[in-house]
Amino acid sequence: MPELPEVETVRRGLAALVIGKTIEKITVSLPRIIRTPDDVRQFCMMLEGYAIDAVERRGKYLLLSIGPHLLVSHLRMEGRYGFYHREDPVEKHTHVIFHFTDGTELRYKDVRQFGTMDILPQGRHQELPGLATLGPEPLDRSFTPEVFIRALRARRSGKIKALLLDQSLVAGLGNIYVDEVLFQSGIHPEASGPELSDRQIVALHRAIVAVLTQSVELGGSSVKSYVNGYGQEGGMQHQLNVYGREDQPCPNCGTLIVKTRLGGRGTHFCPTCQPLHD
DNA sequence: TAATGCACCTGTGGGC
DNA sequence: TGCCCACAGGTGCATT
Repeated sequence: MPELPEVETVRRGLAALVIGKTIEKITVSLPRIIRTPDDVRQFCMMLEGYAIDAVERRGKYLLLSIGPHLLVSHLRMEGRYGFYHREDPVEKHTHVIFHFTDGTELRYKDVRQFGTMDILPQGRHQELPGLATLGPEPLDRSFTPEVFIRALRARRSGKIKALLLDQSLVAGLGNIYVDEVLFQSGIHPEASGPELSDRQIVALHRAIVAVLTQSVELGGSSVKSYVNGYGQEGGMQHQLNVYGREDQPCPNCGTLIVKTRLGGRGTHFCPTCQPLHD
């Protein structure tokens, strides 16, 4: 499940592999992936003949600068990019292929078909609703404890787990890393976000930056199907303290990790290290 | 206005 | 062995 570290790892891989390559042709075998423009033929025509100039990231979105256009790609649950040569067999669940003029190909695979691609004019990414409302980048210098305290206090209510999953509060966190940062900061997932103390929010801020930084350095977590542009797994899954560790001892105190459902999401925490009330 | 529930999807694993 | 069902979860939309 690609979250910020996984998308950043994909971005770095793609930047090294496809920048400067010219798109000769695009094959779309699952039109549902293409959201805008409506017409898949138009999508292809808008990008064919142009080179990929840059690969950037905002939250969990990949932003590819292609001529006058910005291709916005969201991997959702299991989307992945792979770099191939023309003669390589096309694997199952490959939905979009960017054929380059040098015989190489960038292929988009997505078993669950949840991923999306949108084309926007360069510099007008605010026209895509999900992108326009993103909160601050957690690994940017501008994301300070003070900024985070203000943003959290501005919410009138809400459990902290749900708030951290809200991309307009802070961009890039998903279910796995939310569970991890709450564990690291000793906060119960059902605690009220706006009612956290300054000390708790500062601890949470520190945990968000630390966990995401470590995960980016390790190439993300391969909890299910995630691999980077080279087909390699990340290393962060070996560092997870609570996610996927139901009924296993907490690394801090030995209490068994509990799994519940919160807001429809599997939620893992240590009931001793993360008490609901101090 | 905010919280909640559901749909979108397919592979996997457990139970029978 | 095969079938059925629950589950996994990011996002957008509908409902409460």
